[in-house]
Formats: sequence, structure tokens, C-alpha cells
Amino acid sequence: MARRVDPGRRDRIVDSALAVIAAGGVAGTSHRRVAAQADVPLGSMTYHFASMDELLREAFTRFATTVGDRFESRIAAAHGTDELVEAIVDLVHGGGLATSQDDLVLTLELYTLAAREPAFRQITRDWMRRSRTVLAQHVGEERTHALDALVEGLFVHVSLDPEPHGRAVSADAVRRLLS
Amino acid sequence: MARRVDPGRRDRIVDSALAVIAAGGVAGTSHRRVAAQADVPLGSMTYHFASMDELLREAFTRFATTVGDRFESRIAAAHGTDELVEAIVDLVHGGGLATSQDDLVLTLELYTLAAREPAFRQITRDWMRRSRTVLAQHVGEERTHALDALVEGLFVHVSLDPEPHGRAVSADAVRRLLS
Amino acid sequence: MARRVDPGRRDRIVDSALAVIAAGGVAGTSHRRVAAQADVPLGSMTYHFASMDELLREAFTRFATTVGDRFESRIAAAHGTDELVEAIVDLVHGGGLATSQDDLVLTLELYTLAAREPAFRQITRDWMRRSRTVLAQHVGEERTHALDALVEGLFVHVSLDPEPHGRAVSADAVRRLLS
Amino acid sequence: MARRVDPGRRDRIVDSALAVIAAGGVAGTSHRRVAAQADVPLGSMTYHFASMDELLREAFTRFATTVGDRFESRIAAAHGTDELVEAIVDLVHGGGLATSQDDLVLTLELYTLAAREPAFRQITRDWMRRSRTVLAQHVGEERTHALDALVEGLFVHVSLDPEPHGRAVSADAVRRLLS
DNA sequence: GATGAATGAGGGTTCATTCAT
DNA sequence: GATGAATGAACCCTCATTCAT
Repeated sequence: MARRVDPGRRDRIVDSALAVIAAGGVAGTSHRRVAAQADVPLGSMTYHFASMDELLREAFTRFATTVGDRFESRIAAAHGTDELVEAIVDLVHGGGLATSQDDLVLTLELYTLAAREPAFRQITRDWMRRSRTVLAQHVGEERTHALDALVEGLFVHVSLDPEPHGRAVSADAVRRLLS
Repeated sequence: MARRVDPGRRDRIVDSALAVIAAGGVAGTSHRRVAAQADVPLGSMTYHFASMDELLREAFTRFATTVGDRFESRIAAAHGTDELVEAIVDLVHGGGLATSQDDLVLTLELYTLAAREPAFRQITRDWMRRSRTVLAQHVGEERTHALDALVEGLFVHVSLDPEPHGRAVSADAVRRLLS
Repeated sequence: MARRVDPGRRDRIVDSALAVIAAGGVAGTSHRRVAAQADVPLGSMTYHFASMDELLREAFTRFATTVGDRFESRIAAAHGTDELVEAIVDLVHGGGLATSQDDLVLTLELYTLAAREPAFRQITRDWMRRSRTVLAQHVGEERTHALDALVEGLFVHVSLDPEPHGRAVSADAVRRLLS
Repeated sequence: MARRVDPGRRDRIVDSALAVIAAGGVAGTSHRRVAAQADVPLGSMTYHFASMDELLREAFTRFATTVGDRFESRIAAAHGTDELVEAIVDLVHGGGLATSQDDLVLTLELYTLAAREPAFRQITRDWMRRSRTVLAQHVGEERTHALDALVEGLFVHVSLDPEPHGRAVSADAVRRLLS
């Protein structure tokens, strides 16, 4: 059956889990489907991850880290208000918070889990904290809460609205919170 | 067996579905569980609702309408900027968008479905439109997008953050978008 | 797939469970094996019995009742000490407590479960009580405990010993407890 | 990793197996559980014992020897009928055949295996023979069968009955078989 | 119209055993 | 010699849906 030696298998399973979640939601995610996606025997799943929950936690932690990285590098590279506004608008309008519909799905699936289970709320809390820390490089710390929330809201609305509002609307709103 | 005459059964099933979803998520929702919650025979489920999807659509439509009603009545009752700000802050901080953790869960479950399935995106779109229509009573229509997005973002952050920001932060942000 | 109408299916499953237990022990009993034995779809198992435990409880209850019936009718038919002794010796030496090796296996499997789980101890307790009630028709109630225990021990030893003791040994012992 | 040098590991595995069997029955005994109990690597199990069956045989052999030792020393120490009766009653009523509920479980699990598999019947046969040999120090050999069987039955009934009979009942019965 | 009974598919998980190291 | 990693089979159970009544 070959494949007995397969380093990086754990990693591949985590990535496959994210792909499966993006395609069918957490509800549609099963050991069997993830195993197929990762080209790994079914028995290998619970060997590497004690339970489905553990796999989900690891997958979403990786996801939050990835998106957080994009957010951080884009925001950190901005200098001055104008560049910051542009960076945020880019992130919201398809530039980083979600590079595909998959990212939107994953974000919302994570929030949904977080709303029900404390273990996942830890992940979203860390994610939010990190975002605010990055924003605090440009704004007073007391402003980061509202700014981050606005980014959140704009992102969700742009993503879910079939006729989303334009970049100018987002830019104007951001600028108001910064002024 | 009693209960053969049971008007309002459809309604009760829909409400029960929302209760079950709030408790265990869409993923944990099954005909069996909803039937048990509604005290209705299992066979009755597929009789009243052709499929699970149909039941979910109806349940979330009702939910969006209920929350939308609360939003509308609170916003419509406000006169002048100060009252509007206070109304919004109330809604965000536990006053109407979510009267319990259940409402948060239901909101996010709906968004999650909407991100993946167009049929549910229709529900969120109508909900967002209605919100903006209500807000347009106070603000120019072009401002409603950003304002509604901010409300969204503040609500999610307040709800998911173990140490949420205070009312003053929300009030200040709202005021800036209104000015 | 025919077979949609199948009265007596529950009964057949219980009997099949006993057959499977006798063949491979409780440890070797699975829904699959019982379903195959009963010629019933696998899904039918947990429909009729909420859990494996419930099936086991019902199966062993039936078994205890069956053996108890044999014990009762044989003992009740005896008149006078001589006939009673002969009845007991018959029962012990292949005449009723176990009509086959299967009955021995089932008896011991039941005792084993009873030793670990109170739910099954209820079954053995009822069985023991019934035996003593029957014996009390011939002996003072205070003697039934020891007599029943002796029957138990003789039965187990006869059954497990590759070179079991003869009927005379059993008859003598019983007679001593009766005198 | 430590533990590479670990004499007595085989012994510890056997003892752990008995502990696991006592806790969850033979049915609930697995390599994994025994390995965990013995604090031994899983791979070590099939290295030391070719199969589960071999481990079970060794474990139950040890168990039968242990209980047999207790039986022997208690019986051998008795002088005269009165002391013998008291020794037996002690053994039956919590004094040696079972020093805990675990011993009862193990005894019955062994009988159950013996009823189905000849390899284990060898163990019970040797155990019974040894018991009779010890009893033969006090009684004519032809009486040991019935006496041992009575001990067996009294022990099981005392152990499984929620309201077990008293010591006097056992003492009287034993005395009758001795007279 | 309404429902209890039924079922095949699939769920997560545990397992004894194998094998490369 | 000893073991961590791996796996395919089997485990119990839940499910949406169908169907005879």
C-alpha cells in the first residue's frame, strides 16, 4: 500500500480540512471527506487528531493565523493616513481578508463555532486582539476597537451583499473613524 | 394519541427548529431533534416540510423578520441624533440585535449559510435592505451602508469578545459616521 | 426490498441475539452479527433497541425466564423427597438448567454482566428469587438459600469439569441439605 | 524515553490486564487499555504477547493461582470440623474467594471464557482440582466434589444477591455436607 | 391527511495488528 | 530487541427519507 512514510501528512490533513469546510461548511465536514481530500486512509484521521473537534480547532487556528498575517503585513506597510485608508479598503474589498469566497465561508464558520463553543472563542479573541495591536501602530489604542469593528462589518456586508457598496463608501467611513 | 387536531403545528415546528439550531447549530439540527422539541411525530416533519432545507429557510426567514422588527421599532422611535445614537448603542449592547446568546448564534448560523448558499443569501440581503431603509429615515441613503456595516461589526465584536468594549466606544464611532 | 411488513421481527432479533451470544460471547456480539442472524437490516437494530445494552437486557431477561420456566415445571411436578431429589439431579446433570452448552454459556455471560452492571444484577436477582420460591414449595424457606446455591454450584462444576462427578454425588449432597 | 530497561515489564502487563478486565470485562479489554494501565508502549504489547488470547490466558492463570493460594492457606490452617466450617464461611463471605468486587468479576469472566474455549477450561479445571485436593485434607475424597460445588454456589449467590443470606445459613449447609 | 415503521448510507471512533526504523 | 506510526476493518449509532397503513 506504499505511503507508509509520509512526512507532512498532519499538515496536509489540516489544509484539507479547511478545503472541505470551505466547500461544505463545518456541518458537511466529516473524517471521511477530509481523508479523501488529503489522500489519506480514514484510520489515519483519528490517529493524528484525537477527535473531530481537535482537527477543527487546529484548522481554524491556522486559518486565523494566515488571514491575520495578510492583515498585518498590509497594514504595517502603510505610512500615513492615506495609505492606511487605502490598505484597509483593499483588505475589505477583496484584497486580503478574503482572497476568495472560501475565506468568507471559513471566517463565518469560525464565528459560528465561536458563538457556541468557548474553545473556538479563544481563537477569535486572539485574532481580534492581534488585529487591534496592528491597528494600534497607526491609531490610539482606544480607537482600535471601533475601527476593527467597522472593518469587520464592511467586510461582511461587502461579501454577503449581491450589490455591494463601493470602495468610496468604505474609504469615507474609515476616514471618519480616523479623524 | 391526541394531538390529531393541532392547528399551529407548522408554526411550532418552525419555532422549535430555531430553538434546536440555537442549541446545537445547523450542523446539529435533525428532523428527530426538531420533532422532539416540538412534541410532534417524526413522520410529521417531512409531511409539513418537503425537506430540511425548506424548514431552515422558513425558520431563518422568521428569525430575520423578528430581529428586523425589533431593529425597526427601536430606530423609528428615535428623534434627533442623540436618540438615534442611543438607540443604536442599545441595540448593539444587548438591547435588540440579540436578546440572548441564542440570537447571536442564529445570526451567525444564518450568515454562514448565506455565504455558501444563494437561497439563504436572499434572506440576509432582504434583512440588510430593510435595516438600511429604516436608517434612511435619519441619514442620507448613501450613508446607510457604512452605518449598517458599523452596527454589524460592533455587534459581532461585542458579542464574541470576552472583554467587550464599552458603550462609549460604540457611541463615539456611530456619532462620527453620522456627523 | 420486500420485508417491509415483518411482525415478530423484534422477537426474532432477541432470539438471534441469544444465539449470537451463545456462539461468541457478549464480547463477540455486535449489531452486525445479530442483524445477519435475524436476517434483518443493520439499521433496524437500533430502531428496535435504543442501544446494545437494551438488547442485551431484553435477551437475558428472556433467557432467565425460559430457564426459570423449565426449573419451575420440573420442581413443581415432584412429589415427596425422592422425586424432588431426582428432579434436581436431572436439572443439574443436563436435564434443564442447560439443555445444551449454549445455555451454560448464556448463564455465565449473564452472571458476568451482573457482576459489573446493576441493571443485569436485577435480572439475576429475580431469577434467584423465583428459584427459591419454587423450592419453598418443598422446603422451609430458610433452607432455600443454601439449596439453591448448591444447585448452582453443582451445575457449574458439572458443566465446566471435563470429568464431571456423577449423579450419585449430587443426589447425596441434595439429600443432606433436605434432611 | 527512559524505561528502555524495564525488567518486570511482562509481569506488570499481566497485572494491568487483570485490572483492566476487572474494570471493563474481557469485552472491554484492549491492547491499548492494558498498555496505558501498565504505562508501556502500545507496540510493546504484541511484542511480549503474541496475541490477546495469550495475554488473557496468562492473566487468568495468575489470577486462579492467587485465589487458589488464599483458599489453600486458609483451609490448610483449619483444624477440626468447627474451624473448617468457619474457614469456609469466611472464604465465602468476603474473606478470600473475593477480597473485592474485582475478584468476583474476574472469577466470572474466567468461567465465561472457560464455557466457550477449551484453553481456558484447562485453567478452571486445574483450579477446581487444587481446591478439591486441599479439601481432601479434611474430608474423604468422594465428598470434595459436592463440598467444592457448594462453596462455589454459596460464593456466587452471596456475591450477586443484593440481600445475601447470612453466615449461619452457609455454616449450616457446609456442616450438613461434612457430617 | 397523517404517521409509525423501516432502511441504506454515512457518521465518529476504536481496534489488533503490521511494518519501517 | 523494541517501538512509534500507520491502517483497514469493524464497531455502535444517527440520519433523512420512504412507504404501508
